[in-house]
Amino acid sequence: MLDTPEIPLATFDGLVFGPRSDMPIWQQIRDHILSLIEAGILRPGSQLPGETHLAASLGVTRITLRQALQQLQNEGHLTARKGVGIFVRSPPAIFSVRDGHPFRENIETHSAPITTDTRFVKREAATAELAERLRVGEGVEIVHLRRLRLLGDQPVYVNDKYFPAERFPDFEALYAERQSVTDVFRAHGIAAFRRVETRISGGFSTADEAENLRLTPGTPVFHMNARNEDGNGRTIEWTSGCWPLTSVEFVFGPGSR
Amino acid sequence: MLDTPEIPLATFDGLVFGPRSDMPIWQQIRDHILSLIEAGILRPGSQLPGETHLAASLGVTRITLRQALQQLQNEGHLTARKGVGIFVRSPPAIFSVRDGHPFRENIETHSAPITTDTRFVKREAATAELAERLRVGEGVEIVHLRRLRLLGDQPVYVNDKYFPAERFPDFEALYAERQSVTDVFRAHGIAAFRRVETRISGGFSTADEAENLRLTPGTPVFHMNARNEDGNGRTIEWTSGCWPLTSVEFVFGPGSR
DNA sequence: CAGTGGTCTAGACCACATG
DNA sequence: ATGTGGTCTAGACCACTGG
Repeated sequence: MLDTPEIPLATFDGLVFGPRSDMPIWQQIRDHILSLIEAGILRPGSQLPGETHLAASLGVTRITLRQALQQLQNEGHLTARKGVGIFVRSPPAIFSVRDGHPFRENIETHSAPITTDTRFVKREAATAELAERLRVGEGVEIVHLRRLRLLGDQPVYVNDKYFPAERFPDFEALYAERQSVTDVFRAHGIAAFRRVETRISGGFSTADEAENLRLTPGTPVFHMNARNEDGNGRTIEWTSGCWPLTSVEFVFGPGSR
Repeated sequence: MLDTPEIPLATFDGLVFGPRSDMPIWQQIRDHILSLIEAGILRPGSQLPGETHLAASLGVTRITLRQALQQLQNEGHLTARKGVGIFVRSPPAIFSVRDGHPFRENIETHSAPITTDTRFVKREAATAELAERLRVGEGVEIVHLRRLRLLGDQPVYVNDKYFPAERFPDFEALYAERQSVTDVFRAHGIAAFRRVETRISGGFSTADEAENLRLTPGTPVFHMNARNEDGNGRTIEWTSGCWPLTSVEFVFGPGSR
């Protein structure tokens, strides 16, 4: 962790948990912590006090506190890392992803810059499922690219792209140069291509996805995948991505195509 | 509840929870219950034994059991009703909702018939937000229609539609006759219309949504909304719907429009 | 090694829905 | 009045991470 200021316990004082103020205690705690995040007192990346200390300070059991923390993790505001601590995540804005638009045009409101982190480019043999997606034979060589999109230093989108290696012999070198898939297409003689089908579904983050997005495993997420064809109707890309449920809104429509 | 056979405790026997068989006990319990659901032993609509009995039968604490039940509720397999019991929900199939297609064509796989339940049609004054959605003045009269889609007897989609009342003076009578919004449009001289923009986002179910969909409040859900225009570019409908996260997949693309 | 979050126990009281 | 799920307590041990 590069920047993990620990937040003093006193930050959480000033709460009166009337045992029956008509709302469960854990929910009052959730609301209080959330308000601290939204007020900017708990900044993204900072570390909360340990659960034991925090529970004692709030005058509740650890289990009660954990119920509040759990919900905040599901909502994408906190991330727990075993053996390390609990950190504020809180992407402060909501993405609007418009289908058919470049990623950079998709951010409607944001308070931090968007950056891209290329995790790896490698070659693999196509699994049965992937072979079907790309319309190639099983075991055929494919290029596998993984990228991460960050809002400030908070990852909000992890994306795996697959390409038939045969079509893109120079993928690595070209991508390294410009960091742009569109440019790699162009350099290989593909001027026009289109997104054929986009599927959006919901699920719960795997350990892998959670690690990439810095979420607690099991947090609800969006899954999106799509296929791109060249001008001749041949599949040149299969893409598959994952967002925290509360960080994105998808927009489709005639105006966006 | 019309049909809530209680499931005998013995159904849940046959488990050996080695305290350290490398997976948390609550997760083993979750997997076991899920497998009973998927095997058809726990049928949709049936009621589980009380938490106290079930916990004792499984040889764990109620809290441990509840952790398993909670996850199954988030996943949409179970519904808890306070003071009543826990019921199997489990829509056995996943919807594919293709934008621009009638709802009935959207079901790819299903083991039960799709039905529609019209909850109400009423007239209201437009709130500020709704007025903006429908491009009318605040306080203008609108028609509000709520429908529920069921797979078998399991609700999988709740949908609120709003129409400018001025355009549809005979809405109630016409809708009562055919139960079709398209027919109401047609009867009012609107032959062609189109969906202008579709937005999909994620969230956690409110008490209202949870009641309609028979979910536990707080369960993650999809929210979808869209606007329909007539041939002259005037807004004739604003629609807003809610699905359990795990019961639907959205499909967009040139082929579906 | 010390500190963290993850898991689990054995109780208890409450609000709620139903008969 | 009974049984349900919802909440909460006061402990405990574990696996993991990092210095």
